[in-house]
Amino acid sequence: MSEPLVTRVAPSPTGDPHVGTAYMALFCFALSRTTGGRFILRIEDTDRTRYQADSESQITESLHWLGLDYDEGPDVGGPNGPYRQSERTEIYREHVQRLLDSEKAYRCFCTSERLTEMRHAQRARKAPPGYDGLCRGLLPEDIEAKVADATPYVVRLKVPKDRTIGFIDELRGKVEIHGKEIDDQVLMKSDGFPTYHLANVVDDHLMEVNEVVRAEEWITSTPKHVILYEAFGWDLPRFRHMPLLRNKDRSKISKRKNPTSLLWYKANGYLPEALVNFLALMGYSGADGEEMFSREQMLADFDTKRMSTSGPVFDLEKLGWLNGEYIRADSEDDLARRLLAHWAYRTSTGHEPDPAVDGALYDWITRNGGFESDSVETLIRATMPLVQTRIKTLEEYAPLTRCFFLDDIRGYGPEDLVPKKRELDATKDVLRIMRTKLAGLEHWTTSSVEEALRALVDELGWKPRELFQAARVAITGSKVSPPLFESMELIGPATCLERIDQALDL
RNA sequence: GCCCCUAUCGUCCAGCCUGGUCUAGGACAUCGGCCUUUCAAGCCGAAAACACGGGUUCAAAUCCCGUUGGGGGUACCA
Repeated sequence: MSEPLVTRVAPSPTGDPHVGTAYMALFCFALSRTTGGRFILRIEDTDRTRYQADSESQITESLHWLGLDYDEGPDVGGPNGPYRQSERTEIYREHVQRLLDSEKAYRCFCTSERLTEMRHAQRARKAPPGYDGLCRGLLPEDIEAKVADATPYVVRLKVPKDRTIGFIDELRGKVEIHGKEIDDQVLMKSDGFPTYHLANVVDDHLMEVNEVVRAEEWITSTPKHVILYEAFGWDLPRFRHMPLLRNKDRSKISKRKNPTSLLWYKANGYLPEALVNFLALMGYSGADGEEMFSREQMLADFDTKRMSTSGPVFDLEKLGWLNGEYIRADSEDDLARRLLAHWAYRTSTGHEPDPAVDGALYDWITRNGGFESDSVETLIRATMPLVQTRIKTLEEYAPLTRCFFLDDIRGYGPEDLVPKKRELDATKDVLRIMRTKLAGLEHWTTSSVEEALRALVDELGWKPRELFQAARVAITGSKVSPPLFESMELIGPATCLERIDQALDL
């Protein structure tokens, strides 16, 4: 086992919490946990223009939801805080000054207009784009003068253009890029905020991060960071660039082509265990080829040798299957409680029930005392055996079980009620006989109902599927439903008979 | 364009480091069958891949080179 690894996940609060953040967090978590190190959450909120106020709490909430608990972070504290970059501006300012003093960086007074113009010109003559270094050679007195009259400026990194800068990527091996390919990166913007490159390096060092885990898209900027570490005289951390999650067309995963918000997965009834498991499967393989494993099982035999480098396509279909597996693996009690908690969460986040989908369920819960009510839990619990193998997400429960919660199931037509090659009148005759028979039942249980209906099959000469279709539609309102006899027991004799009467009125 | 990363079934992973055991294994999805009151679940089965070209070697999915494809980067975004 290696030294204790200190890792960090460093999302920007610029929108919904991203599935890529969870992906990085998972591997940071595994790396630090299995080496006895620490895992840090740092909020990189240096881009004031894209900042969104509620984003940070959504990130922390989502990470906790997934069980990817960090040891240090803005909401849990830690020895090397603050963990929000916007609260560390003074630290960056000092470090920039150090770079300026040691001439590893320089002030650049170029306006954005000039830079745009410069790029146009470069493109026009097919030259590689990049800062042309105009301010790199500014005389000290010129700089002083401009500073004195408050000309806005940025601070740029003085990149050595005469040598190769390299680093060892833990996943990919040696990576080298020549200095002339590297732009004189802006380290501090004219608004006084640092850019990612500066803040990231300074914070990683100050927070004692010794293994930088991040997405592949950062590989080409890593040499800039190497230069910074060298300029400060700091030891290099290890770098591990994870593959990028991809859309179906293999481009970097984006919200236009995939649900990327962790909030979306929660709202749509995915289980955190399933999401984490699925993310782990992206670029990682279990020890024995096992596909279903918990966080704990993953940690138990975690091995960086089984991490791969090529960008996996994010396949919602497979996530759905895994989610179904987890739903089926749950105990019926746990699943019932999960559902209730899910609907309570949905309600608390302003979910508007759809009458055609889940309106009946929410109405019924409200009428019966709400999410906390025992009678609600009891009935939900009673439906578990009927639905557990039939839903892949928590959200699929409501549309599947409308017949239990709806007052009036009418809305189907004869084309549903009447089996192929049978007539409406004949079907009604059958239903009438069925009604009489059911009404005479002494006990109303799954088996007594089944016995009665099966006897009818023999008596009337209808095929089982024909007779059960008519009964199913009459009682549940749909040709597709949970198992008929169990459903009838739950719905109860009074309602069942009433619904048969309604079918007879068709 | 330039730089960097990458390449096994449609998709996710094994196998590659340490060449032979690979007529390439598992999973999702697909298709077929069984079970069956619908739909699922479950069980059984089928189809489906080593990007291409050169080397090295008795032997290459595995090692080397090149090509091609895919991705990323090339901002006072992260």
